[in-house]
Amino acid sequence: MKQVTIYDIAHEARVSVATVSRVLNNTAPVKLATRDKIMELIHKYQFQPNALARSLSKKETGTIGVIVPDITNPFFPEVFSGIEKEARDKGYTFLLCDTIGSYERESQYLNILREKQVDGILFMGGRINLSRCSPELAEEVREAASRTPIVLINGNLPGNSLHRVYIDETLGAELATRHLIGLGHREIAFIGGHDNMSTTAQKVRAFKKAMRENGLDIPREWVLHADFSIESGQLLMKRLLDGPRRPTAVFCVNDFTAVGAVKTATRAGYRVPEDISIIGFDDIPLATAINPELTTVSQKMETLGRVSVQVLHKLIGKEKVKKQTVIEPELIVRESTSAR
Amino acid sequence: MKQVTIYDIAHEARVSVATVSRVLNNTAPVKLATRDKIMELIHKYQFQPNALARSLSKKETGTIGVIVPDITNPFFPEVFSGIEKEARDKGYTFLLCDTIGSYERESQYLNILREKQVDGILFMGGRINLSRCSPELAEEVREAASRTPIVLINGNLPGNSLHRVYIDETLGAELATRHLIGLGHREIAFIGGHDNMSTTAQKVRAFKKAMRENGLDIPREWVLHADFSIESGQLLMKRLLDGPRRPTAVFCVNDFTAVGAVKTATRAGYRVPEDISIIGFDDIPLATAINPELTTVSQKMETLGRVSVQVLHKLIGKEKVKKQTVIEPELIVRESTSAR
DNA sequence: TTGAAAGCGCTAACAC
DNA sequence: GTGTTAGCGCTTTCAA
Repeated sequence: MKQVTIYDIAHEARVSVATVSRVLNNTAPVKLATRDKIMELIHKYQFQPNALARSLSKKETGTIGVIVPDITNPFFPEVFSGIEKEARDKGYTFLLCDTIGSYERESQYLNILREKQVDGILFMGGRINLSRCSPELAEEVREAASRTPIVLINGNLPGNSLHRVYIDETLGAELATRHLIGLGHREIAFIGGHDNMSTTAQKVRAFKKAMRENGLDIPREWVLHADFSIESGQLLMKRLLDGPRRPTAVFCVNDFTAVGAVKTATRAGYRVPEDISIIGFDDIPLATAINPELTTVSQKMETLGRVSVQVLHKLIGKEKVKKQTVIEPELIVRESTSAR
Repeated sequence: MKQVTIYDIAHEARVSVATVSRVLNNTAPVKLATRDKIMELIHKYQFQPNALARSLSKKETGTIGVIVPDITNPFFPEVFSGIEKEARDKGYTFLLCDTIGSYERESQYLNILREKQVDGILFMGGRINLSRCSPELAEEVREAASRTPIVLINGNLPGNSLHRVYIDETLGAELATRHLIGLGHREIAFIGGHDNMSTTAQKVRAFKKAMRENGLDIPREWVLHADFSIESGQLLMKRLLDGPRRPTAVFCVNDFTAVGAVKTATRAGYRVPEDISIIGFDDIPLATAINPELTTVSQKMETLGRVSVQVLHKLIGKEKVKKQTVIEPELIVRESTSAR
């Protein structure tokens, strides 16, 4: 079935393609009679304009590239959902690029998105979460940003030159720590994450600071890293429980780790929170799925997604936007923490 | 910064655009010297061809539309991950369309994907999961499929005319039911799902059949529906526990429901599986996150995604493919079920 | 209000 | 091996 084009419509309506284009986009007044005629044919042939041709000529595609490190991690679908909700009415669609945490893939996708002429890019994960990103990797993104608008979500690059919207993780970590301290805990551990990633480093720094401000000490062996997985939470919690001294509360780098920690603690015969309090970070849906429900710090993923789109949209429209947009995290007290 | 085009390269290399195009796609031999010269310029200007122009002319975009009902439901990211893995080397990228369960959105996206000239569509959720899909909705998809290749994932439409790949849910439900019966359970309930959705109906049918074959009876009030959420699992489990008779095992329509059921049962003071066995369906990551780990039936989401891409890819290449591809589910025994 | 025609950037006959 | 040129399907001046 041959694709019907604007020419076919124009021909049959005995007008020029320009006129058809005008009714398609109502970009100029068209006499009612001819407009009706054209509309009729459009319906008759179920005509739909070829977006490629249109984009080629208009130099805008109405599509946004979304780069994520792992769509399987519930954090990202939540953000994506916010993105979707905010951007749909603005007429955008999304090229979803899962880099599975590979910097090389990130580079590839940056190129592909450029070739596909996306109007903008939302970048999450990977290199922008590194404490010290290599100059080459950073430059690559900056270069890309010089051609197409990019906003970094929950990340940054040396030089601070790019637009970004992020959660104040320092504040979040303070909230969490103070919550535990307020509950009477004095022996608090921190587990999970990679210490070469900024998200981990920031939390640890804020955690230590809050502890220090309250005159509390943290033994070296109570700050344990691995990664961000459930397994990592299990592993690290086990190490904590096997140690000579046992903390009364544990601050986990994210909810995954916290879930693992709860699992291990429970299985080892400890009651959460009676014997040990556990707090997570993110507030993914999983947090309320388990028993006990997780006390955590909400990253407001949906808001994060929405705001990112707002910023990107302005960037695309060449409006002025401030480089940084900070979103306030929120402490969500549920069942996995209690008074000492 | 003006976009550099194939013309700019050709001009500076003192060759024609055709030659540049040839080295870009190596679609014909080019003298080494001139090829080198061109390559040099390509690097010098960081030239990347405009995919819109290319697609417009070649009539293929290398992009696949993926329609999902809710990316926030872990089932779909898992499938998407499989899709990604399989399709990346084939050179595809993905337009992810979240319909948030609205048929209208499905229609809109079908149109958008057509306008954007995607090479193919992977359709999940919504209307294709209905027991009785309205003729209009079905026709719309069929119509779309007549223009661009579509494969339905885990769903169907009246007429069976479209290509689809799906899990054998009947077999899955049999596996689950037999597992419980084999454990000595005779009083088994089924909870969750919508009874106007084929995925629910199929499971219930297979469940009843397996029970009957073993001479087991199912009281009317032990087949309870609501939806597919955790909350629904909680609600329905509560109803079960509040009833005059209590089943010793519960077959849940999916893992979400099962997680809710476990939560409610545990909180009501019952031990899972000692007091009551609970089995889920899907095997999403959440299944191993909770305590006890969920016995379930794996939908092999990654395989589902991969195979769907294989089928779609062949369709796109105009190869013959059989209309139906069935994937065998697998019983995953973990901790939430035990002998009566 | 409408039409003619020049792009948009690339591919692919076809000719040399 | 390489160049010319006619598309691909739509938008957008510029004239009328």
